[in-house]
Amino acid sequence: MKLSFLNTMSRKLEEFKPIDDKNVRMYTCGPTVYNYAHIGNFRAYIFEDLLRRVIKLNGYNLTQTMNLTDVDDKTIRDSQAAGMSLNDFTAIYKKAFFADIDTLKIERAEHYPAATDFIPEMIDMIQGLIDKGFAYQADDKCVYYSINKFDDYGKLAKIDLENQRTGERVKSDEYEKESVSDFALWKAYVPADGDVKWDSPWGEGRPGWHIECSAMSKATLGNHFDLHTGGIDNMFPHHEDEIAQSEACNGCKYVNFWLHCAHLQVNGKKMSKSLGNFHTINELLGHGYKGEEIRWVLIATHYRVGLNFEIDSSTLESKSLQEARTSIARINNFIERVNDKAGDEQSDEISALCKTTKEKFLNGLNDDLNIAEALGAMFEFIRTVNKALDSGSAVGKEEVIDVMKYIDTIFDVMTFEQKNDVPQNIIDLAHERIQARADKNWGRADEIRDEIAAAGYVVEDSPEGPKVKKA
RNA sequence: GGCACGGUAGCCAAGUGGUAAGGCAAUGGUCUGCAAAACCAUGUACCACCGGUUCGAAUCCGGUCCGUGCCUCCA
Repeated sequence: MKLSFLNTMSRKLEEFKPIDDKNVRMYTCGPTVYNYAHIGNFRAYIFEDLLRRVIKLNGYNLTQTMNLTDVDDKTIRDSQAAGMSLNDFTAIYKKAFFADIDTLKIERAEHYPAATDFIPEMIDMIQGLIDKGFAYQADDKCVYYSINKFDDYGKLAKIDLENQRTGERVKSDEYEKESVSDFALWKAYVPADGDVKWDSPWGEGRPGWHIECSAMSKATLGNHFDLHTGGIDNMFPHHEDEIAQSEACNGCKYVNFWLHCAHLQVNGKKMSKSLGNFHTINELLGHGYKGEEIRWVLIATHYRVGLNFEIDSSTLESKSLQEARTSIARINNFIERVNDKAGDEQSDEISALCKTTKEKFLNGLNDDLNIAEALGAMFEFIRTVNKALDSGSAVGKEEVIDVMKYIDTIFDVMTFEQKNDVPQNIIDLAHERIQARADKNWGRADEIRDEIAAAGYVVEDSPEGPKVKKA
């Protein structure tokens, strides 16, 4: 099927057609760099990585922008607490973010604009909104967006402001805004901001959060682009506010497709500091889990469904990651088996299967990133080829491996080249064991197997002889 | 109160009108000196509940119950 997405704006499945023929432009909301990102944050970035790879697999050129929010209440607050300048402080977490991205094999976007590098663009945009009558400066010197001026406000989140419950967090009497729902475009400087401030036509201060994405998407992708994504929590108010700002300022439609991914939960509960169930990538790596395994857990559940990450938060034993390890091992074992047993001859049946597997795989992904369909196609392929290998019928290595490589352009967890990094002393032991077995000295053979195991390797006997691998 | 998203075998999870993909676990088998690993085989799931539409519904409509998220700066 043709590439299609469930568009949040229409709540319907829509065929994807880029604005500019083969060139796709996508904006993905990135991290606020005030702390190490947690596994829940990365669910969104993995979803965006999947989206990115599927778009490319369909033959499009892609330009992706992911912003780095490096100035806001939290970055200011925590940099002060750390006794560091804002830049030095956020630099730590920017660096950590990119390290984590690499660990999870998330492809790099084309642009990573940092908010502090685009202040003039934001100021221009705010001025534009004031000039057009969509924004005003209040008595508190802050500049606000007047949502009553934008007729379509609420169209994305389907929010009807009349029916909203005013939360505890909004105390209307503290505000000097025309309407409680108006949001800040420019926040006037207050002493608590320390030395974090920029000059503007409205006095010193700093930008609001929403204007950052409107200005940076405009600067890197233009006024009207194809896709905009983020976590479901960003839908309202963040994305709603971006639409209001950009469409009012630029006078044209902002984004064609909006995609939102659901939250990750830990053991069925929302992540929260008080439950202590925040987990970072480094923490999981430290417990021996691999980036590929984390990637698998995050990618293998459909993006619009809640993902339940199972882990014992005190011991870090994770059922989810164990299952990922099993799945990846099954796939890599298959590749190894094909490399060992398949030949040059290919049967018509397997050749046809290779073709239909690729089609089913792509069809699944094109149907709003239906990863379960795609996985089903892959596992059926593995099972059928395994059966052919067992029965001794012709299986062409090259074509089968080619299918797996095609699939791995999406998953990026497979191993095609076996690296033999077994140290010499272990290899020597393995040879000694071969001799012991030839002599039917089973006691010594088992002893050597234990020694090898103690060194962190496993020896597996197969019809082709013993294999030694890292445990 | 408003707006969303879910409830399919022990667990995870596809499937949106023609009586249910796939994975994990479990059980049996092949291989093996023994093991491990690997591979193969085996699953009729009252598709949350009630009513309706239809020749026919997990799938459409109405209602009920349960779970989750958002409702102003949390991916």
